[in-house]
Amino acid sequence: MGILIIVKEMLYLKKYFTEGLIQFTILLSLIGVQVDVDTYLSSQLPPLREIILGPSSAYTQTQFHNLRNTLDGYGIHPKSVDLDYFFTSRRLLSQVRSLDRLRVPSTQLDAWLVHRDPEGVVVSAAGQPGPSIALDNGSGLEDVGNPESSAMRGGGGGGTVHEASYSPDSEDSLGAVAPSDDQEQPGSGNDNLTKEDIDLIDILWRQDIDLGAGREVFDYSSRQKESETEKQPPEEKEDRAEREESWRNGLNLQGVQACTQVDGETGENIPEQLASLGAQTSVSLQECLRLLEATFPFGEEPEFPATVTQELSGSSEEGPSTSQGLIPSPLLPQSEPSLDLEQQWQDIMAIMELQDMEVNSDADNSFLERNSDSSSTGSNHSGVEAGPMVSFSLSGPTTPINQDVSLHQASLPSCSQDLRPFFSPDLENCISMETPGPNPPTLLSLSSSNSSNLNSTFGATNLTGLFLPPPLNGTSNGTLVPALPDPLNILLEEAMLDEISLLDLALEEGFSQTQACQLGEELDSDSGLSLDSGRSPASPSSSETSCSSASSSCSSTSFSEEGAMGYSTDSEAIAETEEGAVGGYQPEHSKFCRMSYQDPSQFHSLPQLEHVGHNHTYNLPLSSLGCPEEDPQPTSARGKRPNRDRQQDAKLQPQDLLDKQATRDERRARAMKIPFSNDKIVNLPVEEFNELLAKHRLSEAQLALVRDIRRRGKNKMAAQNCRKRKLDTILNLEQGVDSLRRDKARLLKEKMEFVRSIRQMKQKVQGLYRDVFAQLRDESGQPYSTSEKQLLSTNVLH
DNA sequence: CGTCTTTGTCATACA
DNA sequence: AGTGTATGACAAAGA
Repeated sequence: MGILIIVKEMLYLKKYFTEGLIQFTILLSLIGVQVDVDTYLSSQLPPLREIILGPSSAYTQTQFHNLRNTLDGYGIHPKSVDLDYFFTSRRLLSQVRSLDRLRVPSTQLDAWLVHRDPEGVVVSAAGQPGPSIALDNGSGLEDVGNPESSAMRGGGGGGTVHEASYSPDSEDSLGAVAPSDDQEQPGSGNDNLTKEDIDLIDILWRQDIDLGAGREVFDYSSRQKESETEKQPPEEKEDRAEREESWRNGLNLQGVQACTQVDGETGENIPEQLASLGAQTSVSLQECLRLLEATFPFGEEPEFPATVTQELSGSSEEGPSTSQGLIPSPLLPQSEPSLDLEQQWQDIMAIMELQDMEVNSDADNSFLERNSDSSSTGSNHSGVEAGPMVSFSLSGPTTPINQDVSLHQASLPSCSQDLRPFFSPDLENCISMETPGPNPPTLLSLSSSNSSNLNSTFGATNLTGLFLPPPLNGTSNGTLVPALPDPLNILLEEAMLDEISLLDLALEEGFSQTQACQLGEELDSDSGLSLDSGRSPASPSSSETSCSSASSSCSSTSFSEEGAMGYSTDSEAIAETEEGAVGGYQPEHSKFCRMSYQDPSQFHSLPQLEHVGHNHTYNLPLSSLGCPEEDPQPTSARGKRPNRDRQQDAKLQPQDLLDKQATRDERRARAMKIPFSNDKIVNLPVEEFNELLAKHRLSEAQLALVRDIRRRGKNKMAAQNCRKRKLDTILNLEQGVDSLRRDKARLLKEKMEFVRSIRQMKQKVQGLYRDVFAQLRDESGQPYSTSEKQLLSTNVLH
């Protein structure tokens, strides 16, 4: 089936990933959420692959201009300057995309069976270890892959796990309890999240990993997986358990640990919850899965956010999961020491947000507290507390949960510890009353215990980090400290919000700038290169034409030369006017003229560029005068002269003034008695230029000078263009940065929204679980006790 | 007087 | 090979 295929496809991605995904998918399917694995794989695979396997290509250069385009792409080299931002953006973007696939289905629970295991083994249907919730992808995956993580509880090995396994085999087998090697019990616990969620989480985390997260995680998971598949020997189990424990301790993520059991037949470590599912349940998970699959074929693309949001909007905002996030996720980033700090931070922020949200919702929280009290094992509570007790009315048709579920054969694990956390007070109450779960089908309220289960389930997904607060997870590991204390979380969240707000501000502020820049750039978009080149030739030509005629007549006048100077002073202007060679050229406007010369319109809009708009007036005067060469004045002086000096210059002899104002080349040309203007020299096309030279019989020295003047003149323009381009580039980069920042802010907001939606979904699922459990009956038709329900829920969720 | 900016120029590489 | 362009570096002029 699809699952099998998926599994195969994803092998190279890392087993843990596959397992986790599959497990989630299955759980989701059970819940009624449609998961589109194919879409996921196709769309997300590349990125995931790259993340996991490493970037396929690294660019040595950061292509700033392409950053935006490549945001969703993967072309930027990890070491590029903007990596930080890039990855963040990309990650967020991926998240958003992933969420798109989420879809809130009409929830349907066909069958859940839990059966009390005579041996006291806890059997969980889809289990999520109440406790074990993967915090980060890597870890989550690991957890999935590693049953040991759940091993903490040592439940009896007897329980057989039934997972609706993703394994191909499982498909065919209906209720069969037979444990398959493929079963990924541990992970299954986390399946409550929709595949989308999982995807999202995975993506995010993988990106984190990409950013620097150690590969160890992956390796670890893979190793575990291998060991699992191989039916690890008991010793290995222990080893793994130890490793895992150490790992969790280090990370504090363990929050959710699945109780692992050893499969009696295979000897595999199986999460207790999962293990419990099994054999004895009247309805096997596999069967349920099959039914679900039939009902919800994979491949359909779920529409997520909108739907979910809408559906959920109606539902109560879940009970605040107690201190913690809803779901402790095994996948939490923290699990990986090497994870990128930024990602962790962001994730933490997200988590914090969730927590806050949860905190706000008080309604169902009471639950958790009660549960914690009831729980025999404090360690387990974390999960309970975390779980948001929310009752939500499922959208639309009441959630179709089969109330017929026969619990006869559900085996309840003996792990009382775990149970408590999972059962919500409500459930407990119900149980104590021994009344069949009277929960209205439509309204499903999950007990805190359920929440914990859910949490664990969700935890499997990468989202867990977002949803679950660390504290919840500590099923067996009460000692483990929640990775993020609430205060810290709050701070983090605030920081995140601040960041967002700042970003927004930046956006708005930057926006004007950016827009201005863009506008300016757009205006002179072609200016980059063409601006000067295009313009200068054209405008000069006009001047030249006018001048050329004059030049011939004026050639004798020494004055004309002055006017030729690129930066004519007032005196020059006067002189020119006197001569009439320059016509309307006004020295006073020299500055203005310089700017206008290049078509000021191109720069006016862009203040930053204004200074760039140098005008190469050096030709202008010449052309205007048309008769440069006349006097061989000393060329010592620099071409330009300040306006201040102009008045003084005006007092000077005209020639002196002209010389002072003339550019070096102009002076040289005059000195050499070049018969035409520098403007012509510089701007005439090669052919015309050659003709001009041919027309005037020039000496070698004159020819050399003319060629140098032409070369320098062109180079000057080139330099100006070059500078302008540089400036444009800088401006573009700035604009790009602003744009990226805006995108980041937007994505962060979206992320927050998605997280909320996911949380709501989770709550919904919890409600479903609770409802189902409430209706469970043992062989004698009696409702299960709270503890039993907790166990069941734990197992199932796991 | 020192610093920064602007501009021109040179040298060099490339097309 | 000649021409034009691009660009880093340098220096002069000016603010």
